[in-house]
Amino acid sequence: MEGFRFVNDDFSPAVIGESGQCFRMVTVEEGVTELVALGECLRLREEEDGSVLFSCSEEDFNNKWKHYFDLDNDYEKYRAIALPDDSYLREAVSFGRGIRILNQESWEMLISFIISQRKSVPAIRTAVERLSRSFGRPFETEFGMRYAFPEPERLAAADPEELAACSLGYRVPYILETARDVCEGRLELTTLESLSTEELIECLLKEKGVGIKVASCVALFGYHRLDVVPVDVWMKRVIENVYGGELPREYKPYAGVIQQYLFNYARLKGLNQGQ
DNA sequence: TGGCAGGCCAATT
DNA sequence: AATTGGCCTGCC
Repeated sequence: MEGFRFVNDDFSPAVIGESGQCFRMVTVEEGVTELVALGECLRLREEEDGSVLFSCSEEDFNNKWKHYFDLDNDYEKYRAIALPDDSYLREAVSFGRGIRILNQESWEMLISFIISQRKSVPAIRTAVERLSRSFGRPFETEFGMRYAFPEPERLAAADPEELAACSLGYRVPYILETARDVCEGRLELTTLESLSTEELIECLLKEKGVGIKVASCVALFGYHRLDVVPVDVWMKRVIENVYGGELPREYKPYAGVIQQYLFNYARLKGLNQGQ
């Protein structure tokens, strides 16, 4: 694989792909992760020395992927927020070294997290992939045909039965309505960028199928609001069992980042099924 | 092999 | 304002 080599041992595509914030990153072989995003397909190879080889030019890396993976940010400063006596978080940030909060597209996040309700991560991946295959723009890559995430116009005009065939179940009307709201200007995703976090979440909550958990995920992963903490069953367990009902105030400004480390650790290691 | 999954809605108190 | 049943269906 040819491309641009990025030297930074605090960036791991494999860890990010399993961290539950994106659904189109897959490991294709040992140490190689593939991603479909921004209408393109990208592969990343993690080298022994901690560097990552991007299957793109240096120019493309600097123009978009660097920002997409939040590589301008120093995550050491987020990990340093961990309080000295918070051994659980210290363990979690060490375990999750290489995590980044990606700058993903708000539209894709909104639809993906509407789909996510009452689904496991593998099931979400399946559904998003089917949706992209059915309604997304196909494009040729050196690895074969890939499918961009569908545009709002395409989903707004979709046949409900064809949507249902993507394992969307009772979420079909939610997706259709949201797509139509975006197409017909009732929901302006770009305009929302200028709103405060509180107003942003308030607007997202107006959509059917969007509750506080989904709205929080969209704010954090689609609008990069790093202070937002999506509380799902895993975070609920952590907040209850480890923090006695509330995260320390000190974590507030970057609680979303802290959350990502805690969530990742709890789900993949710490509190996994009854051990 | 049935339960359960990274919730939300609507009806009911 | 808070509680509860029902919902589609893939995955372990």
